Amino acid sequence: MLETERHRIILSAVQERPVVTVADLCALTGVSEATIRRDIGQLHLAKKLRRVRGGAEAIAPPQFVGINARPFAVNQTLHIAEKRAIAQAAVDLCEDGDAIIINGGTTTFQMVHPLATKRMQVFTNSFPIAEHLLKQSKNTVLLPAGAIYREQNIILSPFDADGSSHFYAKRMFMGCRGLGPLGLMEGDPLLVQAEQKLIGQADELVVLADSSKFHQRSSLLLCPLNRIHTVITDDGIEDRTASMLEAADIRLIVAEIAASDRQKRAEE
Amino acid sequence: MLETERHRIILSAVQERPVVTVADLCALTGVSEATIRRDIGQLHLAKKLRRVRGGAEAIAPPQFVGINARPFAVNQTLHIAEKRAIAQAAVDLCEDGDAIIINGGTTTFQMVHPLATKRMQVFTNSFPIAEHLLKQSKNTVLLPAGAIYREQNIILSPFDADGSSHFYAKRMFMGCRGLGPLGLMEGDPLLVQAEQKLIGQADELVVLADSSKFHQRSSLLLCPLNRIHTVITDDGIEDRTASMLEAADIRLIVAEIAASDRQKRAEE
DNA sequence: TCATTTTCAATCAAAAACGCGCACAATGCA
DNA sequence: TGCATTGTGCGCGTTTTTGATTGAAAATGA
Repeated sequence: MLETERHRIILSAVQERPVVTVADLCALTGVSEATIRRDIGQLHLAKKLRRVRGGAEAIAPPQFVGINARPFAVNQTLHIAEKRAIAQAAVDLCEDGDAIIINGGTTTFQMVHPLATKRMQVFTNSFPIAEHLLKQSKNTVLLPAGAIYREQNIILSPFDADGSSHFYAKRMFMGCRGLGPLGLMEGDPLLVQAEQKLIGQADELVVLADSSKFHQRSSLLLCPLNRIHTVITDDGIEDRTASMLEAADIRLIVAEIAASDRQKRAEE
Repeated sequence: MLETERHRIILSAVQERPVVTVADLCALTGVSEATIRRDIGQLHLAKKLRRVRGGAEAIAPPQFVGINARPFAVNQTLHIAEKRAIAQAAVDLCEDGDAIIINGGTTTFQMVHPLATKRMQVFTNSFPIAEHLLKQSKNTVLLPAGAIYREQNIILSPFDADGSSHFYAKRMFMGCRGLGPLGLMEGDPLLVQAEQKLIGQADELVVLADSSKFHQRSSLLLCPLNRIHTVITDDGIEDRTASMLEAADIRLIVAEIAASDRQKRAEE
């Protein structure tokens, strides 16, 4: 058993399980405890894992920081004022009783707050959105089948056939990574899959994109512009971008940022 | 039991309820009160929870207000010691990597704590179970499609075709309203629907039923006894009931109630 | 208020985990 | 082949953790 081989096994085991004991690793590699301890020591110094008494654990256990804190804490604060205003404008399009689809994302997540007082039928592939609406509102919440992907925080079925096929809605709301002349772009292949399953289940496709999104580019083209019916953005949008959207026959809604949020935007 | 493993379980338990007692955590982890106190002290210093007299509480006061005053809460405390022991025994049947199905219910919910340190594939129609496992463990979590029913706290599709058809598991764990010579009985038609969708997706059907369930009757018969492979219960089970189960060729597992929890049972 | 019960903190002994040194085997290099 | 280097396992003393005990402190109830 080579040293690097062991290291690979140890790292693999640590990733898989929340914790591994020294004895576990002995059994797994067939070497003595002393060697395992030495290995753990090395890997600890190399910051590949955290050494704990009795064994080792993965560095930065996800449940204590990432997911649990706030959904997508990183992106959450970026352009928050714009996102909030855009989300508000999006919810303003709806009324009680409507059936809508909300695709997961940090922008669309902001819709949960204005939705708290509504009573609608909300289909979403976002676990945090579902959780929030369930706890904080009286909306009917519907989910697609699938596995919960922790990083993206969405529910996605590995099977094409599964999913949302029975749910049709008046509108589908989605965010994106970028929005350009070519169409809607997304950064994560998983998100592309999730979104493509949902597009077509609604009469109207509404894209929520703060004005910074018009300068973002990505390699994954989700759909062309003409699939989009409505874009909601903030007043940072440039005239030529607005022209481009109008040329594609897209309804453009420019959301007013709440006065109390203006300072926040300035701070960024 | 590794220290970090304990910490995980403690945090898991603290999330679920507003407060957990030292005795609760003893029962859950199988260590002494002194150790639990030390652990709580550490986690308190690390600001992972708040130490209170008699136990610990979550650091972030639960945000859910009136709405999610879960119907769970009522049943949650009933026969809690038995349920916990039974759930522990259920999880003991599993090992990392297994694919299992967990049907929603208060008994099965208790499985989340021992599951906190596992790494399995868990398919569940229970939103609270999914939520907890997502936040507190590294298990893969899979969901069926459907609407979230608030009262029962489960996800159920109004369409027969939808659902879990692609997920097969080694074992399915479920609770019930009652268990008698006729078979498995449930109290809520919605639960019957949900459970019938899942039965048959697993090699082995494991029923978690504390001994009080053997005296419950209900009008809704879910399935006959011969569909059940294993029953896990507590030592309150009567001999003639045990005989009945064995006559039906059911494996019977009697879970040991943790010593520190015995008093609780006496109180009820 | 006081007695009783419950919970907590301190202490200590046993057990487990750890680190160190050394011997030995394996490997690489001249 | 001879030699150096590295990796590995074992023994033993040290450190850490754990559970039981005991007395103090806090809560409870009359």
